[in-house]
Formats: sequence, C-alpha cells, structure tokens
Amino acid sequence: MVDLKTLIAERIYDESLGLEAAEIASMIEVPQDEKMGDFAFPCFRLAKTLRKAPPLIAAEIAERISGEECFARVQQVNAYVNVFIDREFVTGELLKDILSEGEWGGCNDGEGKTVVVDFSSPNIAKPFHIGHIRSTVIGNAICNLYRKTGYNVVGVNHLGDYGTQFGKMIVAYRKWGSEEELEKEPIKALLGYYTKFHVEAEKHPELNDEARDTFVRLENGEPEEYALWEKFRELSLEEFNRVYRMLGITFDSYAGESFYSDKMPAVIEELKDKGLLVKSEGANIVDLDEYGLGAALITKSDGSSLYATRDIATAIYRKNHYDFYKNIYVVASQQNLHFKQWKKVLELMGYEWEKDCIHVPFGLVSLEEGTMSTRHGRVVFLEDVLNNAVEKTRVIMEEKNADMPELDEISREVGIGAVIFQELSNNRIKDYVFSWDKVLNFDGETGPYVQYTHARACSVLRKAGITEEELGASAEIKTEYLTGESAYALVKLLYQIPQVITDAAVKYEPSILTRHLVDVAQSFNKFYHDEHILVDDEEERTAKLALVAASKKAIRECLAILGIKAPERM
RNA sequence: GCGCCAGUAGCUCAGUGGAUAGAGUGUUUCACUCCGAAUGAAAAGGUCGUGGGUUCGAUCCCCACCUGGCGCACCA
Repeated sequence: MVDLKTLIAERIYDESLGLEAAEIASMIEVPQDEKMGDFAFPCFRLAKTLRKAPPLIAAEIAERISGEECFARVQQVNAYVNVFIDREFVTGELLKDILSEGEWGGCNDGEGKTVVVDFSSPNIAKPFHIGHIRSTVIGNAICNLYRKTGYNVVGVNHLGDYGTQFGKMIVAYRKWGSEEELEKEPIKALLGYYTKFHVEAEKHPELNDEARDTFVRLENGEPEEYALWEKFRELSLEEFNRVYRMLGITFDSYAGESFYSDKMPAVIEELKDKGLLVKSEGANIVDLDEYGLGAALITKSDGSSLYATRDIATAIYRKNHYDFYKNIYVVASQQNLHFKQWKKVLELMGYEWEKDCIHVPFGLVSLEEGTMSTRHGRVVFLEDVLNNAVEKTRVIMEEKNADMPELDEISREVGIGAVIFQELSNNRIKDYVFSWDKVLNFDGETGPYVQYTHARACSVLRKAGITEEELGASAEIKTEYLTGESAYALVKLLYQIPQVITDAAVKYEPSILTRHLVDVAQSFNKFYHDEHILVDDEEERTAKLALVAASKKAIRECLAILGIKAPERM
C-alpha cells in the first residue's frame, strides 16, 4: 500500500522550502477534526526560512499541489495546508491489498534477523499468580508483533529454576514431605515445604547450613539431589503449562537459570581478566559508582554467584547461539537498576552488542488489600481469573445464545480473550490495582466488544452467503458506494493498521495495537448502524460486503497478534 | 537521602511542540417489526499536579517543587 504521508510530502516538496521530502512527511499530521481534511501540513516552521507569513505560505503550497489526481481537495486554513484524499482511491487501494490472499498487516522489515524475547520466566515451585500475567501476555504479543514484521523470533521462558532455595526445598521435602502430596498439587506442596523451612529455620538455624550443603551437592550433580530437583522442576512446569495452554502461549526455549549454572565461572574469569572485578566487603563487585549505578554484585562473600552474573552469562550465550539482532527482556520495572547495571557491565566488557539488549519494563500489579504476598495469602491465581472469566462468559452466552453448539470452546475464547485484552489495553509502564469487576466487565472497550464486532461481521457475510475469499476474487469493487462518512472513517483506520503494527513493535508497546483495534471496532459498529449493508442493488451490496470482509480479516489478524481468538459467533 | 517512573473528566485510561485536549465507565435520556442491543446516538463532566523557563505556539521540552509507586550489596 502507498504510504499516504509520503505521497503528500512528495507533492509538497520543493527545493525552495529547504526541507527534504522525508522531513515534510514527518511534519504532516492528522487533524483532530476531520472537517479539516485527512492530512494537514502546518507551515509555521517555514516562516523563518521563507520570510513570509505562514498563512501565505500555506496558500501557495495549496495552490501548487491542488489538482493532483489522488487529492479530492486541497485547501488553506490559516497556517495549514489541508489535504482531502480521494476517497475512492484510498478505498480501492485498501480493499485490493487486504482482501488478497494470505495474512495481512505485516511487512518484511526483519527479514533474516533474529529477535530473542525473554518473557514470563516464573520461579519454579511458586504459584503462577496475577502478577505473572504481565510479562507472559505482553511478551507473547511482542513476539507476535516481531513475527508479523518479518523477524525470526525466539521466545524464551527463562525459568527461575536454580539457587539456594532449591537446597532448602530438598531439605524440607526430605524432612516433612511426601510423594503423594507432591504429585497431587506440586506447587502448593512445594510452597508449603519452602514456607515451613523458613519457620523451622528461625528456631533451628543449622537447617540453613544443611540447605547450603544440599545445594552444593546439587551443583556437583549428586544423583539423589539432582533427581529431586529435576522432579520439582518437571512437576512445576506441568502446572505452568496448564496456564500457558489456556492462554495459547508457547515457547521456543525453556533454558532457565539452571541451564547457565555451568557457564558462570567463565564469566567471572573474564571479568577478572578484564580488570573489572573488585573485592568489597568480602564480595566481588564491578564498581559502577562513576556512572551513578552503584555496585554490581558478581559473587557473594561465600563465593557463590548471583542474578547479575547469570544474566551476563545468558546474554553472552544468546549472542553466540542466536546472533540476535535484538535481545529483549520483558521484566518488571522494579528491576530497572539491575538491567542498567547489567548493560553497563557488558559495555565495560567490550561487547558492543550491549546496545541491542533491551529491557522492556512494565508496572506493578497490586491488590486492593495491598501488594501481593503469597506468604500472607494476599494473592490471586491467574488460573482462577481465567476460569472465572470463562464461567462468566458461559453464563452470558447461555442467556443470549442458548442453542450455540460450541458453547464450551467459545466461552473459553471469549473469557480468556477478555483477560488478555484487558492486560494489553494500557501502557505497560502503568501500575494497576487488580479488580475482579474490571476483568469481568465485557462492555465498552473490551476484548469481547472487539470479538463481538468480528462475530457480527461474520454474521453479515453468512447471511449474504458470500465469503472473504469470494469477495477478494470478485473482479471489481465499486468503491463509489463506500465514500460515506462512516464507511470512509473505517477505511482510514484499516489503512493505518500496518503502520500501527510497526509502531507497536518498535516501541515494544502492544497497547498501541489494542487501542487502535478498539477504534476499528467502534468505527465498524458505527458503519453498521449508519448504513444498511444487505441492500438489493448488487454492486452496492458487494462493495459494502467487501468492506465488511476487510474489517473482519483485519480484526482477526490483529487479535491474533495480541494472542486472542476471533470466534465466528458468540 | 539519592535515582527511576507516574500524575489528564467522579472512576479507569488514550493522546500530541500546533487548529475547539479525546475514549470507555458511571449518571440522565433516546433507538430493537429493521443485516447480532456484548450495539449505536445524545446530554453532562477539564486549573492536563503546582510554579517558573524555552518557543510564533507547551498538557507535551527544560528546571524546581508537591503527591504516589518502585529501587538503592551478598534474594531474583
């Protein structure tokens, strides 16, 4: 599809303006009031170079470029050149493009480049709660955005499956655990052992030594400890996978912390060789004071390694293994400092690809009662949220559409879609307070609203007895039937989608797409109300159905990027 | 104390160096004999946290302050 801003900029361009066409394109804006045109070019900045009043400049430009065939009208209002694009031209371009075969909305920016996305990454043996939804769902959407823009994407679940906590867990399991308990509800059981260990260790500090020894045995690969650890990991992963299956999320790699455990000594050696490691209070650090980043702890005073060390090893491994174009970490904003330190250390180590490592932070989820705390019982499990949303959908559907054959499947798609959509609606950096009322609200700017719009479009096509493919193949669409206000407003929003997808990918911000999708749905519903689609005149009906089919396809493809299904009825 | 982030309608949030700052929700109305009412339309609702500065123009950029969140060495 032609980029309309570029097209206009090329027409406006003139040597005397002292601006490149690309600069002009970046200055072109979309007026808030559509009566002011589809695009506007403000001339304030030109006043200095041309030594003329802005309205005068605008008038001259408007005069010069009007009459171009793809412009319906060009007018000067104050300092602006307002351009009205020929509606039939835009509509024709859009329908041709969107209804051709295959996917739509992507581009090939990323051809031959690999993007690694580290997301979800829960700790083994801890419950998967509502706080985990953010990294999981945002990360998945970012993966899809990059796939759509042509990149080869590797989604990594960097499991928290290592550390002294496993020494504690093994000790606790041996003392108070049982196999039946563990098999029945692994996470609950493991969490119980872990909590009990801490209670007991208060009274019997020697337990901590035992745990440390046990972890050392695990690190040395002692068969008994290793087998237990492996079992804990496997059982936990099974539970996580239940949630991932509900969300429809998969990973390309589960290489977690344990995977890098043997790669850390080399990192420590390297830091030593490069003269970056400094002894401080018995520990080894990299001093980042001069950069205002304090000290990065590399090894504890007992010699064992830490988070930062593992992340350095991980980055080096990923560079060598994937030769990434970008290495993205979807991790809470609480870890901003950690990631700044980590990037600085990589830079000091001489790795210029450090600039391709990107921390994508997001805000905190809390509960009305306060911040989440598993130990204090202040926790909402993600699985419960999803199940409740599905259940609520089922109740609504039974009221509205009792005879629906695929009730179960559709309830799942809509209920879970509602939760995902909600999560991807706001800027990821914002903190929010979890609220049942909010996730279970299906009116207004919600996932079910968008899905409903899609189902409605499907319903019209069904009634008309025509498919998307047939409309795509039909020889000619008479775009003159699609020039009404609401039809054209919808066309414009659909036209912007590829650009919106690219923008969302570049900014690592799925909410940009979510918001736009709501606009598309609103615009479609307005079109649906304003105009009768299934009219008798065949040419008019076909043209309108083509726009319906295009909307349907666009909504489906965008929902897919967000990780949400688009049922044909609901 | 220092650093980072946020502050926009009653509530939840978009937005942008430019024309009259927008949605949803809630409130009050209206529209199903009509392609799906999980919908659409209308009304009402604003000191864009405060004060300076830069600019032809600032809600947006810079500085200070206020409020809230997060972080600041042996957890991750």
